[in-house]
Amino acid sequence: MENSFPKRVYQLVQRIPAGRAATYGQLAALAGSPRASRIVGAALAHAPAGLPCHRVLYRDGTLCCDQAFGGKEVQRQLLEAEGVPFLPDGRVDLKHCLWDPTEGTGESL
DNA sequence: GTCATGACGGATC
DNA sequence: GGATCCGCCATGA
Repeated sequence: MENSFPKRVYQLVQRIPAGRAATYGQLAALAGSPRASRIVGAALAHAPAGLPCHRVLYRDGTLCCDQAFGGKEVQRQLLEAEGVPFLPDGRVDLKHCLWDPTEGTGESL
């Protein structure tokens, strides 16, 4: 299949549930290249509408630049609206909202 | 086929 | 602890 790298990234981003957040490196690893974190960002830059790319953050939980899908403020509002905890530092609390790829792959609760 | 770039990540100063 | 630099990997010209 021509499931190119960015193509996999789109699939992964769509699998991120509300109230959770993932990092570029994480998506890159799930896509097959743990070092291609920048490729993930480049892919999201080309990502079509409907993709919850606002759930993708930096390793530290910081939001990307303003050029991202509209603005950091918008991203923060969207995440807060989904239940993502924010730190007083202005970052996302990845410690408590980091997306677990096993949640939806087949974990039997 | 090769060169340069890019929404990152980690190491170093 | 914060800022800066380099490295990595896939895509585009």
